[in-house]
Amino acid sequence: MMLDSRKQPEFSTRQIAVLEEALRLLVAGGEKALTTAGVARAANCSKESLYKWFGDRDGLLSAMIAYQASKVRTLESDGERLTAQSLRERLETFARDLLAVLSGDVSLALNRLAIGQVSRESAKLGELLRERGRRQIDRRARALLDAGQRAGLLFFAEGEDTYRTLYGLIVSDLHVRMLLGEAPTKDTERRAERAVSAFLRLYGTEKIQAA
Amino acid sequence: MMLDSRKQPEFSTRQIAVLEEALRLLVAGGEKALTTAGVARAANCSKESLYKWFGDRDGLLSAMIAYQASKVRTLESDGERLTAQSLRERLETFARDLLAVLSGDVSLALNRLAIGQVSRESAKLGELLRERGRRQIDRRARALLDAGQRAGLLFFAEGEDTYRTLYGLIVSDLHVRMLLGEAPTKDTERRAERAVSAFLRLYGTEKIQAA
DNA sequence: CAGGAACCGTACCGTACGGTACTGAATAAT
DNA sequence: ATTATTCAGTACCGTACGGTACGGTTCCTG
Repeated sequence: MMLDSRKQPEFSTRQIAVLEEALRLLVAGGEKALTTAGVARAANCSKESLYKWFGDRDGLLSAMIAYQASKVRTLESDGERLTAQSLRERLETFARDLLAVLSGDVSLALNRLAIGQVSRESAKLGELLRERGRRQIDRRARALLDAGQRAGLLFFAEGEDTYRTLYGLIVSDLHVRMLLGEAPTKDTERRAERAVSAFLRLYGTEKIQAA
Repeated sequence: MMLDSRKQPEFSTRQIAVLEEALRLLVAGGEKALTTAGVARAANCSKESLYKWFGDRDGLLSAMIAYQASKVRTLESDGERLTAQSLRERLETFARDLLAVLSGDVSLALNRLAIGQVSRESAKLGELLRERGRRQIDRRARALLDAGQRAGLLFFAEGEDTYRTLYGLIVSDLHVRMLLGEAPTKDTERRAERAVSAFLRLYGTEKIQAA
C-alpha cells in the first residue's frame, strides 16, 4: 500500500464511479452504512470486484481518502505583486476556502471515518488524511505568507508557527464542533474578515497597518 | 434518558467502577473494543446488570460521557485583583490546562467515540459532549476575560468572539490532529506562551502593553 | 467463430456482536 | 430460619457483516 503520488492515473473510471458511490453512502449514513454489500449494490458491481480492486475493506477506505484528496486542487496563486489591499483579499479568500473545505459533507464524513478508525492498528487512515488532505491547502497558505513577507507587508520569524496561528484564528474550534455534529455555520464571511484582521494586526508591518 | 444535572449522585459506586472499567477499555482499544460482553467481563459484572443500569449500549456510552464530564471540576478563580502580570499568568495557566485536557487519553477516546457516532440518529452523544464537556472550562475562561476587562487590562466588544479567538490561538488545529492519531505535543509551554502573547497584543489595553 | 478475461449477481460461510433468558449464590428483609 | 432481592456467570438467539466461491453474461481478442 505505497502512497507514492507519482503513479498512474491512480483509479480507472469504473473504480472512480464506485468510489463516488461509496462516498455518497458514507456521507448519507456514516461508517456503519458503508458495508461492502451496500457499496456493491449501490454501484452495481460485485463484491468480488470490490475485493479484487481494493484488497479489503480498509483498502476501500484508503482509496476513498486518496481519491477525494486527489480531487482537491487549489489554484496556485499567480506571482502578481502584492499590495496591502490584495494581500488582505487573498487571505480572506483563503479563509473562506478553508472554511468551505472543512464544512464540506465529504470532508466531514471522511474525517469522522478516519477518526473513528484510529487505535486500530491498521489505521493509517488518519495519517493518510493528515498528509494528503491538508498538504495542498497548507502549501497555498504558506506560499501566500512568504509572498507577503517578501513584499514587506508581513513580518514573522517562523513560517510554520505563523501559519498555525492564522489557521487557529480562522477555524478556532469550529472544525471539532462540526465533527461532533453541529450544523455548519453560515457566517463564514464575517469569520474570515475577523480572522484576517486579527492576523494582520499581529503580523502586518507598518506598511500594511496604514492601509 | 433525561440529562437534568440536578439529580441524585448520578451513579452508584458500583456503577462508577463499571464506568471506569469501560473507559479503560475504550482508551485501550477504541470503540470496537468496547463490547458489552467485554465490559461485563472486565468489570466482573453480568451483562444483565449492564442492561438494567444503562438500558442499552447507547445508554452506557452516554453514561460514560456524563460521568467523565462530572469528574472535570475547574477551580473557580478567586476574586483577587488582577494585574498585568497576574492576568498573563492566569491566561497561560488556562492555556496549559486546556491543552492538557484536550490531550488527555480519556478525552481523546470519548471525542473519537462521539464523532464516530454522529449521523446515527440516536447520536445525542456529540451534543452531550459539546454541552457537558466544555461548559466548565468555557465558563472559567469567560469569567477570566470579563475580569480582565473590568480591571481595564483587556478591551473587547463581544466576549464570545473574543473567547473563540483565544481558543483558536491556543489550540489551532492541534485537537483535530490528535484526534486523527498524531502523538500529543510536548511543548505545551511554548504554545501557551505564544498564544497568550498574541492574544494580549490583540485585546490588551495600553495599560498591559506597557508591562 | 472460438477462447478467454472481466465482471455482475447471488448464494454461502464463519464470526462476532447486541440483547435476553436462566441458574445458582450471596445478602438483606421479615 | 425462611423468603425475597440482587447480581454474577453462562448459555443462547437472531442478525449483520466481511470475505469467498460459483454460475452466467458480456465483450474483447486472435
